[in-house]
Parts: sequence; C-alpha cells; structure tokens
Amino acid sequence: MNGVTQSDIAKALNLSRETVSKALNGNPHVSSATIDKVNKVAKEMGYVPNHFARSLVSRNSKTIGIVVPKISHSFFSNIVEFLYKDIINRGYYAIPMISFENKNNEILNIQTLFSMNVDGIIANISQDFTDENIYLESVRRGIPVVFFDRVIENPIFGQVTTNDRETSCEIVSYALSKGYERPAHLAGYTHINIGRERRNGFMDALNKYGITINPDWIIEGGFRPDARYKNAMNLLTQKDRPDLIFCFNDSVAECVYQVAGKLGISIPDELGVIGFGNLKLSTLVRPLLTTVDLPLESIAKKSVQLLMDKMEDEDETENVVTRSKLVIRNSCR
Amino acid sequence: MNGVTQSDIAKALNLSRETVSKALNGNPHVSSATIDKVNKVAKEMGYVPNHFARSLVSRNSKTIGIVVPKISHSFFSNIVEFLYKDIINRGYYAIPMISFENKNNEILNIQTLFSMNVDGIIANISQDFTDENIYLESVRRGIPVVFFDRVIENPIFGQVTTNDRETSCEIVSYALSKGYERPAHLAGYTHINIGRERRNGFMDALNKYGITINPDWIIEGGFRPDARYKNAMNLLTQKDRPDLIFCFNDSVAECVYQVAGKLGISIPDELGVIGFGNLKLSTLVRPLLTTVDLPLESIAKKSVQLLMDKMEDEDETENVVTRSKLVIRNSCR
DNA sequence: CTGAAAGCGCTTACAG
DNA sequence: CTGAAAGCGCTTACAG
Repeated sequence: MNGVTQSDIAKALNLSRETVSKALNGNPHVSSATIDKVNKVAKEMGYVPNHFARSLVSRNSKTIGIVVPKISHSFFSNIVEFLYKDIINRGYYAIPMISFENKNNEILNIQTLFSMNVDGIIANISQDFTDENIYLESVRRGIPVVFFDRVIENPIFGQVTTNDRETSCEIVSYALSKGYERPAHLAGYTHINIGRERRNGFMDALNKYGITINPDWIIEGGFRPDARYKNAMNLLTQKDRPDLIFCFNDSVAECVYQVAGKLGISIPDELGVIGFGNLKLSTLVRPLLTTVDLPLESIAKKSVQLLMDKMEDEDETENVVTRSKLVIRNSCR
Repeated sequence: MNGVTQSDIAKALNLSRETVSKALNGNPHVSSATIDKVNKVAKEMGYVPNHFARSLVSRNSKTIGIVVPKISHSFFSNIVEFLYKDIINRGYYAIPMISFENKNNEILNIQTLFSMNVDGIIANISQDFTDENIYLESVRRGIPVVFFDRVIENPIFGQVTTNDRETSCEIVSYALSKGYERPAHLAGYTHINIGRERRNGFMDALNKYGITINPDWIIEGGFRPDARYKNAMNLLTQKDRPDLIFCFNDSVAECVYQVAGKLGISIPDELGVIGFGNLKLSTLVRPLLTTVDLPLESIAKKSVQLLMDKMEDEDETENVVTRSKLVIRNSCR
C-alpha cells in the first residue's frame, strides 16, 4: 500500500538506514560503490523520498508559494504559468494558491504556506486587501515575500511593478493628439497601486493637453462583469457623452465594445477606446484594440529572481520596475 | 525566526505537549476549559500547525493533487479554478501542477505528489502521454486517480468525460442540413479519447448524409499555433476547397477565421466554421462562433465527487459522462 | 482528564 | 567509509 522507504532499501542491501540516506543524497563520505548500489536498488523498488519527512528535519522545503486572486483570467493564468516554469527550472517546487479576490482566503492561503514551510512567497494581493500583517508575519518567520503587479508599498517586501503611469500618459496623449477631446476613464481602485498609477497617467495626459475633466467621468472599480457593463452604459448614454475611454484593462475595454455596439456608436470614429494589458482578446475584437503591452514573462522572471535574492540575503535586494510598451492598433482613429 | 510549536504553547501553559495536541484537535477526552485555554493562547502566539509533521504521522495529508498539461489556456485555467474551489470547500488542500504537455514532467509531477502524500489525484494527460504505469503505481500506493476530459481508458481509474461523439455528430449534421456539402475536419489526436470521439461524431454525420470524405480533409494534430495555421492554410488554398470546417476546438476555429480573413473567404457564406468548447473567444470573434458548450463546472464537480468516492471506497464508483450542448451562433449560414 | 512512550521517514552531527 | 544516537513537530495508543 505505502511507498518504499529508506529502511526497506537498507534491509534489502544489509546496510544501515543512515548510510542509505547519505548515499541517496550523494554524500561524499560514502563509497561510490555503495552509492551506485543504493541508487540502483532505490530505482528498482520505486523509491520516492518523503517530502514531509525531509522538510521536517532539513528545515527547508525547496518550495515557493504563489498566491493570486484568480486564475481564470488570462493575465493571471499566463503569469502563473511563467512563474511556475521559472521556479521549477531552478529546482524548486511551486505551489499555486487562489484567493478568489477575498481577504480571508488570502490569509488562509498564506498560513497554509507557513504550515508547508515554504522558502518564499510570490503574491498578488486581493482587491479588498488592506491588512499587511500576515505578510509581515511571513517576513518575521524568515519567509521573504515578493509582490508583483498589485503591490504593498512597504520596503520590507520585494516589489515588481511596471511603469504604468508613464505609459498611461503616453497612450492617452497619443489618442488626444488624434483629435479626441472628451476623455473618460473606467478606472481601477485608487487604493491599489496599479489603479492609482494608471489614473495618474491619465490625468498627466489631460494636464498636458489642458483638458479639465468632469469628475463623473472617472468611474472607479466595478470589476464584476455586471458592474462593468453598467458603468460603461451610464457613461455612453449621457447627452454629452465622452469620445474617448481609457480603460483600466482589456476586459473593461471589451465591455465598452459591447455597449458601444448595442448603442450603435462606432469605434473609432465616434468613440476611441484604449485598453491595458495586451491580452489575447485585444486581437480578437474588431476593430483591433489599441492597448498597452505588459511584459508578463519578464515580470515573472524578475519576481522569481528577486525572491531568490531575498532568500539568500535579506537586505541586498532592489525592487524592479519593468517596462511596458504601447500597442497602437485600430480602436483610436 | 521559526514558527511557534505545540511545545511552546505547552510551556506557556504548564501542560504536556500531548495534551496541547489533543486540545488543538478538539479531542473529547480533554476538558473544555483546557481546550479553550489552549486555543486562546495558540491564537495569541500565532501558532500554525506544521503540515509536514502532522501528515507524517497521520498518514494522510488532506491534499489533492491536480495535474494539467497547461494552465495558460482558458479551458484549463477555468477548470482548475473550479476544481480548486470545490476541493477547498470540502476542507482539503489543492495542489495544482503543470506538465507543459510533456510526458517526463508529468511523471515527475506525479512523483512529487507521491512525496507529498496526497490523498488523491485529478489529472488530464499530456498530449504525448502513452505510458499509464505511473498512474497504476499511484493506485497501487492507495492514491486513487480520476481523469477528466483526456482520459486513460482503464477501469482502474476514474473517468469524467463528455458525450463528445454525440454532440459532434449533431452539430455537424446541423451544418450539413444548412446546405454545406464539402466538410473537412481539423482534428485532435486519434490516440487521445477526445480527438477520437469528436472525429467519430464527425464521421457519423457524414455517413448520415451519405458523404464520402477525401481523407486529406481530416488533418490530425497540430496544436502549436504555427502548425495550426499551416494546416488551415493548406486546406483553404486548394482549388476545390472545403465549404465547412469542423474544428477540434475553439482555438483552432479562431485560427481558421484568421486564415479565411487573409484569403478573403467569407464566413459563413463561403465557409462554415464550427468550434468546440464555447470558450470566451467564441463570443469575441465575428461572426460569433457556432460551437459546443462543455460543462466545465460540472466536469470539475463530478471529478472531485468521483475522487472522494474512490478515496472512501475503492470499488463502488462509476465513471460519469457529462452532457455538452450545441451553441448555434453565426458561423454557419 | 492528563501525561509518558513510541514512532512517522528522514537528516545531521558525532563516533568508530 | 559505515553506523548509533538524537531529533524535526506532531499524533496515537496506552497508563494512570
């Protein structure tokens, strides 16, 4: 029923359990003849080391926890896959966990990772997250934490972000240069860095062009599909409606397409639309969506690298800002 | 540095470690006063049980492994999220692992799950998988295995599939009834059940309509984007080209859209296209894609249920076939 | 109701 | 080069 253990191998070879353990780990104080013999028999018997027992005594698990709010969204599924691959390639195990955008689940996930003795955590906070205590506790336990994208801005944690403010300003400026005059913003939450930065970039562009905005034309939040839809609808059924919408992400932009279609508003002539993320969907809609490309693979790689650095040496690490770039397609004239 | 242990709590309360352990687990042989006291102090001290130590002695880990070939594809990311949620809700941990469509990674993943003492495994085999030994070994170790979608057809494993053959036949018949006469099939692999079943359904429909097919018009495999593209291109640049393509999945259909667009072939007038999966993308392309809806949530729920049944009683379980349904949209006239 | 003993599978000093 | 001792944090019979 149960798996083969080192004792079984020891019995089979008339050796002590300790010697088998050392041989299996290639300990140089064991004769190479013994090492070969042990490995051979281990393989024949189908020996698989017990991860729990090993971690329990060696005090590290060669395991990295990944905590994300969702996975059924291509931004996350892509980045988790990149993270996973990179972690495995470095000889660690990766354990992805999902918080379902819920604070309590997030805390439970982190605690589970504690109980699994992970060596480090890479995380992306839930929308409603406000309490950094669980992450502080992680650092206190000697488990470093790196955030990517959505970040807690405390220098005790590693942070991998993107120059969102800059590119937001650039892409909105680009659209304004094409003659749009009444910009609106379907925004993220101001209490999370990415929402705030993209919004700031939007405002920077408006300032540059001397445009003052109707505050009602910045609509914050609304990530659930129905809320998204309602917000877009409200915006576009006003008498004096916007002629440009800068969307917090591509999914929101896709929703604007739907609403515009329903209302018979043509993109890009009557309405310019800008997305953020350069997800697959931005190439499926018509007209093709003008958006900002986030360097997912680079974000993942830098996050893992930063975490490894922290695992080796707590203090000598620097946060990283990756560079996104404009993807000009056909949704602005 | 390290976490609080039961010993720490015991010291703080002048109790034995054993009593603390029992109190923490709500053992009825401990006075409720002690239980309350222990829980209170445990909470104050930030105690988190060590999952490894617990699993090592109790011989079960309350953990289910999930093995999929990819996660950056919405079919998988959606189903993994459903599986994860369902597993968590039942009080188990879920550990998702990715094989990257590679047999060796798949075997390593399963071995890692052995080393983590999982109670059960839910899997979807890699494209190139041919060897069921590692899964047989799992069952031998007392770790039941349930496959969903892509399945190994051995009754020792649980299997959750969908009535692909039937719906494939129905949807192709539907298209033929609309007057298409030269059907082709961009097919999955015949050595995997879903490829075989969808192809069989396609053939059933052709038989029903008395159509004999040019064998070159069934093109197997080609899941990488470039191969997909080339296959579609070959099919549509023939002099006497097909007027209907039944695609193995929605992504392949999307590729056909691209090629048709490039060649100036209009959908659905000159070419009917049928997808499979009802992914998000099928509502983003124009014309909207006619496809088959796979009941992802139901597949996930049934898989978890079947696994739990197997974990309780090896023998009294039955495989399940979920029901997909036609989604008629605008890609067939 | 509480505690002493034994052990899960493994590794790590320490002897020999 | 090999083995005996000790212990990682926890649980499970068994005494008292």
